[in-house]
Amino acid sequence: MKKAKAAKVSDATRRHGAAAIGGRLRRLSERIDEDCARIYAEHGIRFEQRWLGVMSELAWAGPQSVGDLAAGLGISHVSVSQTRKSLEKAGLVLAKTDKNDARSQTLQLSAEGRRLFARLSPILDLLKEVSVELNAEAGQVLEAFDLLDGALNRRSLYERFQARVPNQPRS
Amino acid sequence: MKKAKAAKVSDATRRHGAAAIGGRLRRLSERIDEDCARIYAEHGIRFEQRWLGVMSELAWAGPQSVGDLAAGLGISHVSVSQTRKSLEKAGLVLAKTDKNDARSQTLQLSAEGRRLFARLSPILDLLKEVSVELNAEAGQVLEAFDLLDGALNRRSLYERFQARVPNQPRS
DNA sequence: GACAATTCCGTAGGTGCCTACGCATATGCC
DNA sequence: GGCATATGCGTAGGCACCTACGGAATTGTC
Repeated sequence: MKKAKAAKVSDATRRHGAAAIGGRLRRLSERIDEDCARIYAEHGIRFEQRWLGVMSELAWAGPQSVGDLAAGLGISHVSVSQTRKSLEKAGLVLAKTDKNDARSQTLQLSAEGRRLFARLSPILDLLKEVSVELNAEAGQVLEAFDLLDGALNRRSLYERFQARVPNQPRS
Repeated sequence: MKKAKAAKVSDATRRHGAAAIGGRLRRLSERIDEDCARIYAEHGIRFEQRWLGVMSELAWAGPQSVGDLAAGLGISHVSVSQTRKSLEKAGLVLAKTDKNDARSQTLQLSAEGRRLFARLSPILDLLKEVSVELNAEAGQVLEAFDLLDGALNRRSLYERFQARVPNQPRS
């Protein structure tokens, strides 16, 4: 049943540098998320990959609002909001309106959420070991991500491109 | 207990190695694709990022079937099929049934498709330069991707995980 | 206290990929 | 030739993000 999705690195990918990196990263991410999902399932743990960030933040840093979670995780509040809905439905997270600000929802793990996360922890630890292994095998690839992230934060792809355009097409 | 504030790359991401890499790569890819889309649009070129692989392959390697494209690009035939529909609708690609196999569709660029790709080429060239710049700035990140890709091809995340599981997964 | 501007969060809808499945054609084997 | 199996491709629906927009509550200004 394993089918070795065989992500061969296509010539097209190589041919078009920056424009093709996006798709490539996406495919890598899908491969990783898919394997993680399979691991959770095979250990009898009903856990969705997208829950990881929010649950981990709540477990580690305690109850927080949607906006705080989004800021802490570096994703949009919309994504947190959707994850929240799914987590509430699964009974893993409780939400209550903030005392001082009726717009704001404070989220926290339910007892069941804490139990699930505790069961998950040894798996996450092993996955962490795997990432160390991969990092060693793939030339410090995690640091390379950090560097790329940082480089794009300093100056976006768009800005770097603009700097190379001979004469502005329109501005 | 601890207070963590204003982490560029979230602590959650760092905490859970492999399980969190997926989301991280996805966000990077979205950032890149988005900037590319913006660049095309600002140059008055109506071009969708997902077209790149298929058009590039057709331009470079000539008419091919859906399956050949999928294999060449390392993506699913479904994705190629969807892209094809979009490209046909935009008038950039023509499809005809294979002479020897009525199941198979041969795709090729239309005249308009070739024109569009020609207009796009200088932009792609600049993006390639940008990728070289980023690669230098981010510690040979492209090679790191290749290495990670290769490492996962040799042995998937799932297999690496299994090798570390102490006992049988579930009862 | 009134009212505009701001902030928090939710819904709607999009993106580019994916798996599961099914249909039609092709191929292998007797 | 007939029939099971394999293959090419399409549709349906999922995933984990996103932007755009809007409603409701808070804050700032007078």
